[in-house]
Order: sequence, then C-alpha cells, then structure tokens
Amino acid sequence: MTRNNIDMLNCSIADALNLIGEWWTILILREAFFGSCRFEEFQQHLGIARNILTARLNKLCDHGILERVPVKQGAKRHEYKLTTMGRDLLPVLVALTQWGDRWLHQSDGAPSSFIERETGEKIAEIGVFSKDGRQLKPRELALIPGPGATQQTIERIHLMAQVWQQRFEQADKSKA
Amino acid sequence: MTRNNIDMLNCSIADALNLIGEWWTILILREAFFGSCRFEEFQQHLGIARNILTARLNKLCDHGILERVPVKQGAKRHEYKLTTMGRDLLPVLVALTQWGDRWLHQSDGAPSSFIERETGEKIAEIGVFSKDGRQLKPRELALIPGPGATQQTIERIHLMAQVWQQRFEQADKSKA
DNA sequence: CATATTTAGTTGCAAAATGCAACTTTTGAT
DNA sequence: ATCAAAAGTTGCATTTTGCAACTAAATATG
Repeated sequence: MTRNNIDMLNCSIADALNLIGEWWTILILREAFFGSCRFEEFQQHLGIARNILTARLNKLCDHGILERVPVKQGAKRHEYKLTTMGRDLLPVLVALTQWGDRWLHQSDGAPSSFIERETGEKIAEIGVFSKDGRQLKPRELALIPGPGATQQTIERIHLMAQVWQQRFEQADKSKA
Repeated sequence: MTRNNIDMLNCSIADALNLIGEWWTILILREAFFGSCRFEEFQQHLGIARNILTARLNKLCDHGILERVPVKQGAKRHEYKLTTMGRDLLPVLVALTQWGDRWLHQSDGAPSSFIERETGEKIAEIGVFSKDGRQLKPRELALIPGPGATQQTIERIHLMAQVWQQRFEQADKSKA
C-alpha cells in the first residue's frame, strides 16, 4: 500500500498523518506555535533543506493548516500563520512534548516547559478523560463505529470488541 | 541536517518524532492499541510492506515502546505488546483522532469514536488545561526553559518571549 | 533613483528510505 | 513425518530527502 491509498484505512489518524505525518511537518508546526512565520526562520531554526521546506509549507497551506498573509498592507512578501485548523493541533503537540519529557528526558530533565502565561504555573498533564472528568486508561476505552464508518470498519470494530471481551475474561480467570 | 542530528534541536517533540515519527509507526501503534499483536495482523490490517514492518517493530521494541512476549509459556513465537511507555502515547493518538474527526470528516462523519467501556458514553475532547481545570488556548501559553535546556534553547525562548510581548502590545494598540 | 542585499524560493544530482514480490526458515498443527 | 502458516529476509525498482549552487523578486540603502 502506498501513501495514496492509506486513506482506504477509514481512520482519522491515517487521514491526519496523510497531512502532517511526513518528516519535518510537525517540527514546522512546532516552530509556528513558537512564533516563527517566515521561510528563513523555519529554515534556520530547523536546519531543514530548503526544497523540502518549500514542499511542506505548500502542502500545509494547500490544506488550510497554515495560511499566507501579507507581511503588511500591500506588501508582496507573506508570512506563514497558523489557521484555526492549525492551532487546533496544539493538544497533539503538547501531548507529544509531555511524552518526550517523561520518557526521553527522565535523567537530564525537560528542555522546556509550557506554563500559563498569566499565572506562570505549569499546565496540567494531558490525558484522556470522561465527560464528567474522570481520567481514563487505555483499558477503560472502547471503540464504536461512527457515522463515517465503512462496512469493513464496522466489522473490524465488532471483531475487536469480541477479542477484548475474551481477553478480559481470561484476565479475570487468572486473577480468580 | 540529517535525522541524526535532529536531536541537536533540544526539543522533546523532535526526540519523540525521532522514535515514532517515521511513516507507518504511529499507525502501527494505533493497531497495537486496537488489539493487534502479531506480525501478520499488523501487516494485513495496514497493508504495510513486510520489510518496513520488520524495521518499525524492531525500532519500537529497541526503544521500549513495544515488547516481545511469548505467545504462551515456553512458546517460540511472540506477540508485540505495548509497554507502559507505549500505552502512555494514548493521548497523542486520541488527540490526532479527534483532530482528524473534526477537520477532515466534517461532512462524512467520523469513522469511529472512543467511548468509555463501562458507560458507553463518548469521551471528552482532549485539550490543554491549567492545573485547576481551565481550558487554555495557544495564546494563553508561554514556554520556559526546563532543567535540560541548552544555552541556545534558553536564548531562543527569551527571544521568543520578547517577540510575543511585542505582538501582544501591537494587538492591544490596534484594538484600542 | 540606482544599486546592494535579503528573502524566498528553484534546480540538478547524490543518498537514503520505502515499496514490492519472491524466497527462506522456523514453528505449530495434523 | 508432513504440511501449512507465521515471521521474517533479500534484491531490485521507485520515491523521498538532503545538499549546494543558482535565480528572481522585494526590500533596504545611499
């Protein structure tokens, strides 16, 4: 399977990765969140090859994650700015950062930390929560087909549910 | 800059992507969360080339995100299971899923949804929160150097803070 | 205004990663 | 003991990525 028919997977993660999953893309977005908006800024901060940067910026603009806005009224040069769609990726970046801090920088400490600008306090760890605020572990989650599910997805999810069911029963047995 | 000196960026996102940022890796992890644990399962569900799958699984095991456990006592064949480090990536995957649902499946609907197994209710949207539970937008965040910051990082973060400061002042002016 | 100097790319070529399909080897099943 | 499935491995074609030099336009400078 090539990257072109990855969207046959009927999966939002696959679709998201199709847009932002290539090398450099997420780091470019990090730079954008950190305030970079010019070609040369991205290039120098990341050390990315210029042709690749061009390709990535084009793709991000084409898909509405970044947009080109004139540097000032009537100027020909533009800046690359995050759109709402792009800013909405913040949780992904923060989650990645916190995971990297926790698992790859245990000994040497985090390179940087997010704080709330007003209070200066560190933000909370990102997690998966129920709507009434209980934190959920992987085991406490299940998957159901959504409105956009293909027949294949529906079948896979049902099959998956059975497999989990069996595993839980087995786990209960070995406990008892 | 090659992928080898990407870790010169002194950034947890870059370090995380160094481990899980290659093509297929996150989809393999998705499969693992969904219950796949055998080579053939990953291969068939994703349609990934076998040699690439081998390489990715090796890397994930080498770095402790997956582990090989015997299928049963004394068996030679093994299954690939998420470690704690791997399970801890759940928020990243859920955040990606929700972003994809929201921005890439507005019209056709989400392929699938996470629910809480016990209650059957949909989980909350992932977000960035202060420790006392207020949801934070990108603008409300700032970055500070952590214990593992290099001199370069420290300088960049300070510079960045100034730039933001200026932008906020300008934004205030144009409002007033 | 004329001339430099940034800025933002483009181009061509080398190196690395990925895709594909056939082949091998081991393991568990009959 | 034989067979089929599972888990890779290998060689080769295609695609991406990296690099460095080059170009064109926009802005800055005198």
